[in-house]
Amino acid sequence: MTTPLNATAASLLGFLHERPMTGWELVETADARIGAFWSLTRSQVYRELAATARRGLIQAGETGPRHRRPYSLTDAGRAAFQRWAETMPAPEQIRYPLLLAISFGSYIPEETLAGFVAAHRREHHERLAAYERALPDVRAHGGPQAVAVLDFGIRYERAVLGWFETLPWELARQSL
Amino acid sequence: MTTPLNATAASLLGFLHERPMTGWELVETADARIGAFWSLTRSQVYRELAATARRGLIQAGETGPRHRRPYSLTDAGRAAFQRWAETMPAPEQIRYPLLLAISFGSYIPEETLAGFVAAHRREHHERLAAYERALPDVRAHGGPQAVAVLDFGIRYERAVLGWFETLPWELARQSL
DNA sequence: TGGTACATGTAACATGTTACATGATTAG
DNA sequence: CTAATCATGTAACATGTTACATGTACCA
Repeated sequence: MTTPLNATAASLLGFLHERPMTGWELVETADARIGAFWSLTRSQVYRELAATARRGLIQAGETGPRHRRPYSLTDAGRAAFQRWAETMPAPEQIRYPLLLAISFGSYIPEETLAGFVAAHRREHHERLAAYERALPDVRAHGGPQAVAVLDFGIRYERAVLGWFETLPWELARQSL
Repeated sequence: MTTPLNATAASLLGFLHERPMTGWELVETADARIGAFWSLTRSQVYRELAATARRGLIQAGETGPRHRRPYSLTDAGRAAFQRWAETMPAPEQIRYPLLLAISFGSYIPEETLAGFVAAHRREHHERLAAYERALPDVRAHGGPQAVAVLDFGIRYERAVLGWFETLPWELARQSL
């Protein structure tokens, strides 16, 4: 029995359904399309690509200019992806160090915490704005899946910003 | 220059501000109080405890019944925690495999995806209910920090549930 | 000709997961 | 007396991060 794909490898195979891509392109694509909820680093991609090729799920094409090495999906890769697609996705994992800081807030100076909150709030504000700017284009050129996923991001950011609003002023004095 | 604490070690030191605790108690406490946004496993806790003790940030007390080995914070540990508390928390990380499945939804059967969505929706529904049940008690006996953090969870779960509501039935099998 | 973006990869390390191994105490 | 819960730990492995090393092609 072949070991099942991990989600990271599956995401690479997912993108390769569209067309053969190089490691570089996969990093860019993944960052743009799933980076908000499934990040991967360059190192990881090249390592996973090598491992996945060794398993015969993808195969490298000819090296092009600038050492471009496009990988394409094999039939075995398509089948492995399908097996991944049949298994219930694990629950989401959230790691939010700011919430850790707030949890231990009684041991942290108020102004320090307020500064953290202010910085994070700004960041989320920007992310929401970026998502909203992207929406028309995704609606026009992306599939319903891309729209749904972007909508998740927008709702998430709005929820977080709404939460920031309600933080007791001792926790969040500075404004936007 | 001593290497700075990682957030996991910091969380253990955070709890040890309250009272000395054993690894077991730390796992339980962390799971209950920060588990929703900062999970840690038993293995990690025992390993981190050993490493943190080696650095002199905590120290083991006498082994009690059932091999209980309570750790308490040292002055160095308190100082290390304070240094951690001064550094800007990193942005949150979200890993949501369901969104991955939806992203690649055009290669996944509609009923399969619908099943995933239904299961996850149920799960989030339960989590929201649990958080809401916990709220009165936290308001009564927890600090404003605990309330803020629980409120984050509630708002997050509501946002996710709201998003589930808007997912189109046809969510799958459009392009390809 | 010099800087920037493209492009691939490795090494070392840090963090997180799963399985295994062992035993003590308590409640029924 | 026996099952559940409490309790600690290690080993092996998987995943994720950071720093390093190398070189190409384009364009201003």
